[in-house]
Amino acid sequence: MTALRSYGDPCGIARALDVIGERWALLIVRELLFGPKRFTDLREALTGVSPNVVSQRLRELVAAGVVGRRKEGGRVYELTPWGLDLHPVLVALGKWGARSPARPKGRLSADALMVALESTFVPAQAADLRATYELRLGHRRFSVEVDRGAIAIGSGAPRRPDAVVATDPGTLRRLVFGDRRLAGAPVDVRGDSRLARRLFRVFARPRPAEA
Amino acid sequence: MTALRSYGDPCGIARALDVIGERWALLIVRELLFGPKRFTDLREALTGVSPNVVSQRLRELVAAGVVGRRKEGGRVYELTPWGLDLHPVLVALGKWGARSPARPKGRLSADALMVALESTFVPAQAADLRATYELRLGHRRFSVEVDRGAIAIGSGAPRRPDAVVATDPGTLRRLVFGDRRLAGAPVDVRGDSRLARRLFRVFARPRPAEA
DNA sequence: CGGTATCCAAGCCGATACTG
DNA sequence: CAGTATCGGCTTGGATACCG
Repeated sequence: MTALRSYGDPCGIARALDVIGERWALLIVRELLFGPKRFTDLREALTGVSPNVVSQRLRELVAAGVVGRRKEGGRVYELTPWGLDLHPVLVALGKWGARSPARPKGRLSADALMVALESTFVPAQAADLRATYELRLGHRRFSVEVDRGAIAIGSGAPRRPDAVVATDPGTLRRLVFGDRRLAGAPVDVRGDSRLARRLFRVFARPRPAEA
Repeated sequence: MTALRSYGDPCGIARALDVIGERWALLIVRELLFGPKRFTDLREALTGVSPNVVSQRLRELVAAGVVGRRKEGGRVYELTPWGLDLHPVLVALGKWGARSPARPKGRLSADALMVALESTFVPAQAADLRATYELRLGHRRFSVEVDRGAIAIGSGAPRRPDAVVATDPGTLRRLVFGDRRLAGAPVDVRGDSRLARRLFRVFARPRPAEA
């Protein structure tokens, strides 16, 4: 029952930080960007966080109007419209952070990877591409629509994907940001595999800012 | 000599937070957006922060490559190119935070106000406006250039401003976001006062997200 | 001016245990 | 499944005092 501490600063940035500046808060928001999740899903996506802390952050975010709770076969948490407006902010922040010289090793959550794709999408590299993809990462399904310079990622499988890529976040990450060879990778590609390979090239590998 | 704690998450957002997620860090960046500052300037702009914390944050930000230190008649801190790339992120975050239902009362720093202007600028409301302003807030000088749908704010006075507005941050804030009457306000307007008044109308008053 | 030293309180981590 | 309760240990933040 902690009263959340405020900067007491009327600036918009400070007020934003009053709401989403506490530790783990923004990562919880990240995990909710593409759809509702349960408490347990959040816990396992955010490795190393105590249930205690998740619980408190959720309470604060709900109180602030960023997150809502619903009952849908158990409780689920989801972003409010205002919370959803953090999406572009997180994409921009992720784009900036991807250039950090520090590179922690660890697992990437499926949702974090999706934000990373949005952050690194290069419109010019997709100027002549128009395709719909289904990404399967574990039990999660995402739709990725590339439409000549624009990208839209949503949760849930698209109706008629041109290609389906099934793998795990780590492998997809490598295929997009690292070594792009498909051979031998634990990936299952169906549909138009040329288009699938094309997808891996519309994202830029972030270049670290020089120290 | 604290090793900064990391989320240990390779996601760009988490890596960004590793660098600028600690308390006060982003507000220090905000204060440096429009130019270098001294330790003491930072202390007084950020009301309620201990010198202790400013010192530690600066050390961390310097170590991370966000801030640089120079000697220029005393030490000054300034954003590195990478740090400067946080500018659009902060503008977006400020835009979001300005809609928070919570409204702390307190003083607005001059730099915070400048970011607020950028955050709330409405291109459509300036479609037919082209003017250069000088804003004087205490001893600080800023240039504001509005060029038909675009705004650019810089520190330091412009060469040939169309209008000069001298006041304090609180008053300017009211003139822009609140009651726009000039009468009786502690403001000194010189040059084209019609253009000056016009400036107050190219920004939107943020509407709070419904709780 | 530009910080460091010290101390205290609060918060987070991590584990574990427990409940509706 | 979805959390709350509690506890120890440690880390941070906040306040004040102080020093080159």
